[in-house]
Amino acid sequence: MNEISFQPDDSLYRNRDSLSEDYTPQTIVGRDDEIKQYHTALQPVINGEQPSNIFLYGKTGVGKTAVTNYLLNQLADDAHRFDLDLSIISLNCEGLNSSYQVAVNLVNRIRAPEDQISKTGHPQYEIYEFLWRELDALGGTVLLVLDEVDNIGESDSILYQIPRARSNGNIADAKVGIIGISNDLAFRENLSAKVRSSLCEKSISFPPYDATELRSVLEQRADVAFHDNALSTEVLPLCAAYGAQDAGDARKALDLLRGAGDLARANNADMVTEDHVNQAQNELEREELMDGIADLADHQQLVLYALTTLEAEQETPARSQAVFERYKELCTFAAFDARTSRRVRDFLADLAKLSIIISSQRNDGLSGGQYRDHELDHNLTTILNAMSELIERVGIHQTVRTHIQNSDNIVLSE
DNA sequence: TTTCCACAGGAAGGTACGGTCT
DNA sequence: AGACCGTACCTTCCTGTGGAAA
Repeated sequence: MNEISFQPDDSLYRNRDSLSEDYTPQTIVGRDDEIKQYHTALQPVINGEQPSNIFLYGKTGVGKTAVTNYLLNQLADDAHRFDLDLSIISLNCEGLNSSYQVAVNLVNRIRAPEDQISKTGHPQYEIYEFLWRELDALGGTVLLVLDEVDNIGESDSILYQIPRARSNGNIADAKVGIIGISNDLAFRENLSAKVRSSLCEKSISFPPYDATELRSVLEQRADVAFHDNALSTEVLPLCAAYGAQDAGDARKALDLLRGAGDLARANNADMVTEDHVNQAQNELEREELMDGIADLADHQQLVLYALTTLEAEQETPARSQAVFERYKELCTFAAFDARTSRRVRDFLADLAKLSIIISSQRNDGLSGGQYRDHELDHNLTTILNAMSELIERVGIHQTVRTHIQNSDNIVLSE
């Protein structure tokens, strides 16, 4: 008979949620300069003047979003206190790769759920018309917070249109300011000249946290999250070290700490230890890879599969050409239409960008010329597991068959 | 110093798709 | 129904490139 029941377990955690990404702490640690600049840049808002456009630059997990939430909460409170009409519209631009899509999403964000517009079909100018109308209807001061705005890439016309909307007579009642948040430090340089001149932005750059700052951040959160003495002494420094390795990424460090806490809880440990952190680190890395691979389209996975079979034969590092040949074989085998070699080179570049494979440029000069070498950046078994769905569909290639048979932790079925 | 290999990867254009508007 | 819209995904074509060999 199964006897299973749930019971609350709060032996380690006091408040686990305070380690999550969307938790805004009471105070922000280690970002004093940035907060000061940001505060100054927001001053016109509270004066009821035309707001400045503000751009934040910095790698992931360096506090851009956290500081923004913290300051804008405060700003909204104070605006209320001084009877100012302030609207804050936030939009995460992840997955939106054009100004058009950003504009559509902004309109929908402002409009009521029953009044949404579709994401395609409208001409560009019409979308902007919708947007101007919605912004004017809001009136007062409107701050548009565009998180991860670098996703729009080259198509940056919205950043040109919004600052000019008022002088072009498209908007009469609202004072609109943009707050752009970018993970890509080069984004600013890549903006078109037209955009750069009309934005007149205040830019604030967020440097990576150093190990000390990272530790203060972790300590602050851990105080809220865990009971006293729930962490052994080396846990926070170790999380901070991993985070510092990852370009001063506080979010990674916090995820890691939570992962370690969860592991300790699952094991009924009375303390989180160094081991839990290391285990959690492996676990997170693996999860990230699995998710990355699962999101790939069929042909991208086939290219990866091709490289995987080459690796199983110890034929790596392999040239793009060799990968392409094996990929074509697999396509025939699986009755897929093969893409061209040019396209496969794009796929390989994508895989390298996702850190699934390592590609390096080689040059053998007059006898060999220039080419690229590719190899897996991860354990063969892990990658095969992550691709199991595709492999089951197209069949197991003979070169990995032995490997699969010799390996007891591959979940593939024939 | 010059030559030249073998690709890398940019540019441009085609096609199909899910949508709107009249 | 048919013109039109923006975009994802491909192909075709072609110029660029770094360094070993001559």
